[in-house]
Amino acid sequence: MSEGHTEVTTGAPVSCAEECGVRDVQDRLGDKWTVHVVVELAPGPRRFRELQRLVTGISQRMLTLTLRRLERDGLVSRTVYPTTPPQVEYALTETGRSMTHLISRLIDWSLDHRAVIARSREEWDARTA
Amino acid sequence: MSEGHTEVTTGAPVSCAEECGVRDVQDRLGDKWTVHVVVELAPGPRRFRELQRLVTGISQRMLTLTLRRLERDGLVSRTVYPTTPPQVEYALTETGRSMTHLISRLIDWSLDHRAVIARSREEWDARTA
DNA sequence: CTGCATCCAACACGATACTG
DNA sequence: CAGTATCGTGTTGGATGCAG
Repeated sequence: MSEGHTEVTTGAPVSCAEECGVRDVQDRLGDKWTVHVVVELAPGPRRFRELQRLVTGISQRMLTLTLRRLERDGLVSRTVYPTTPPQVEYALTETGRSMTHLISRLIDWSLDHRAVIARSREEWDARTA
Repeated sequence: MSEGHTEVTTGAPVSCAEECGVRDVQDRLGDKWTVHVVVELAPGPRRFRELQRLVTGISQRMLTLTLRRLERDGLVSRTVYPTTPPQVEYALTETGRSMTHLISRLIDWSLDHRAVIARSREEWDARTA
């Protein structure tokens, strides 16, 4: 926790970004599937197979890994019902639900700027081609 | 835009997350340095060397790559002053500044939950060790 | 000072096969 | 159904050297 700066002059208050734990969140939000899984868990608890069907394209392996990481971070709870065949239910925890708000912002910003960004990329690519 | 769901019941409105462009933002926010660079650019324009000093640990290569990507997306502008030695100034564009708000949310959430998450990880690691 | 090119290690992810 | 184990691959990022 180096002292450094604590705010910026752009209207958006930004605290220390060096090693204050932002990386932790980035590691979750940055990977390929976490956001999608959380979105599918937002409406309510889901079973493993259910999730795999909802999150298009995810492999069994990656679904397992993603859920384990979320579980480890306390964002998702895992409940096993000792039936036959086994049945496991995943649900967002309190902390996990608070993340859906963040993800909403993320998606909103995406939607708001995707056109401008796409256009900028095209122009840049044309200019440098 | 597959039909699917359009909102969740958790209070946080989440639109389609499958392939509606969230990935684009994730690709920016997910990498190792973008967030840090944007934070350092938030207070005002910076030169290349300046940025490299401010963003602790970044290599010359990654700073260049990060800035190029941001430039391509129209989030950062690059101004060359034909002096000797050359001098290049980077600054956030309008769109880029709008992203600082998003990043603020990110950092806020990180700070708010880093303790709980860290604790959860320790417990999980101890439980599974 | 600014920036590109190259080599190289680490890791994320996908495909597949196998278990309780 | 709900996982685990293994292998192969692409990408990311760090180190280094060179150039305008």
